[in-house]
Amino acid sequence: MIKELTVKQLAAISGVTVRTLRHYDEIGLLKPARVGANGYRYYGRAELLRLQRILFHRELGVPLNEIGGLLELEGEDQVGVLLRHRQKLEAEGARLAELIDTIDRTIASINGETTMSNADLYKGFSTEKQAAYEAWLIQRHGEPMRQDITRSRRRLDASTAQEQAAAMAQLQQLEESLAEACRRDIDPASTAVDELIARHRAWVAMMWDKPCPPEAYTGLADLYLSHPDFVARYERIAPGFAEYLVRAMKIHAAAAGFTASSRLSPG
Amino acid sequence: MIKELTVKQLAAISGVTVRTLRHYDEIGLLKPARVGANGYRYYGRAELLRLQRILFHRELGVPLNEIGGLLELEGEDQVGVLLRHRQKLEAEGARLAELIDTIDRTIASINGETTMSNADLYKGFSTEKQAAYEAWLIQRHGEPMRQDITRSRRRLDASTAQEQAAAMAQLQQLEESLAEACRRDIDPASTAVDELIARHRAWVAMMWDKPCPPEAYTGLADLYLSHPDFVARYERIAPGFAEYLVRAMKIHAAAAGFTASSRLSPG
DNA sequence: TGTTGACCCTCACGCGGCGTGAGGCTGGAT
DNA sequence: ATCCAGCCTCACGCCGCGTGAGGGTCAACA
Repeated sequence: MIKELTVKQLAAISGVTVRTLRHYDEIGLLKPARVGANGYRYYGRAELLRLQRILFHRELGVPLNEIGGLLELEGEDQVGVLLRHRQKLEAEGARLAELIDTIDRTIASINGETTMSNADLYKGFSTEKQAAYEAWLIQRHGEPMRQDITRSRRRLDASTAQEQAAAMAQLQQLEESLAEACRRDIDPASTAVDELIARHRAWVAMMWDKPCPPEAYTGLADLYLSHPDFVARYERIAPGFAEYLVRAMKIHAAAAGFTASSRLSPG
Repeated sequence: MIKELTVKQLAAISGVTVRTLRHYDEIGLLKPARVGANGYRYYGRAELLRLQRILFHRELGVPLNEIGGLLELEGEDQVGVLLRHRQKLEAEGARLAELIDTIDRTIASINGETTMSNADLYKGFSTEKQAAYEAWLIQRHGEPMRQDITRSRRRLDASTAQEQAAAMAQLQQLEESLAEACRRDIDPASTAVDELIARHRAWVAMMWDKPCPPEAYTGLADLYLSHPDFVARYERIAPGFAEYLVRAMKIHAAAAGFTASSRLSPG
């Protein structure tokens, strides 16, 4: 009924470019109904329909090489594919929401600048509580720790809001990754988790502006466990996450302590 | 304080690959603090901080070549950039939500198959209303239209649920694009709008399984305007969209009629 | 002292989904 | 006969790296 369509015509009514049609021909996704002796491509109704289904899936973000197979599938399978794809889209949506959240917090941090920087860095904990944590750390680790804290503070106030925001975003990402590992019940002694923990330790070291030796890291883990605020914060991210995190931190510290001492005094 | 870092070390604590660091060096986004006589890259604290800010923006989806400039900006500008980026993310999120919606409707359509196909194709209008529209069309266009409708129906029932879903998705996209043009108050006689309308006409032609001559297209526009259901449907998409769409359709039909007749009888 | 083995380097191609020419036919209207 | 629009086939470019190949370097252990 509908006459033959040239590339340009098909492109016009389907909203893609001519190049796209040629590309789809190249990769075998959409072949013309007929190719003239002059090499011209001619498309019919069937091709238009197929193209529309292709564009449907492309819109959903399915890679072209998968679309080919998809179009052959029927009924149940199709639904399965769509459902799986739906999940991907939802995950992507959740990620976007998180990013937007991050931006909002960053902007707030930039606006609040000096007044918020410290409070923000301890992530919503009140200043009195901060003092309490610092007192605890000093009591446990002695006078040198007091100096470290003072130094860290000074550096913190000197750093720009953007640097702080970036650092915080990093921490959050790390925590989220670790929480995911926790939810999936991945062994905290596994290499994957250990790598994340190593990054966490490096983050802490950067905050302190000095290396974070295994003992100090273990101490930090203890701090997390012994203060309900921290526990609550981590439990809010995922149930059981506080214990999981602490366990992973201690496992890592133990391994790091071993390799460090074995390096210093072999045997 | 924190000693120099090799590529691998920086990669480990920042969570990127070594290749990525080299790439950032190549494109001048993150240069090492120092390059040894042996060609080794060494990074310091400043580079770690810069890298974290880079990764922060990368996470947000900012292309690398823009990040370079971004890092130089300060205060207000930064906020502006972040806000603009926030908008992009929100738009992307809205798009994802739409896609998910499309999938849901597609699945519903596949599951409902024969029972839903017809009703679905007229997009939620009841069967009685459909009959009314068809009666209206027949009354206006005479007996041939009845045959067209019957034929169209038969073909419709024969087509697969996926084809129908794809066609519907296409229609929705077109309508959304046109609605956006309406919101932005773009001249319905402009080429951009005309291209969209041309695709709309092609879509209609595909549905009818026969060409849609300008007069028929004008008739369809009249149908849209004279039935409150259509008007309501379009007004729900965007205020003033019903009139806008009809106007664009008639402008297109007039132009198409002219070129068609001028082709048939020149002068 | 030499030998591992883990690291480091520089090319350089590949991917996905086309955009964007260059350079050259073809087809229909004048 | 001439024009121009439309068709064709290469073939390189983009982005953000992954993934080798092929070869130097460094620290630790025998």
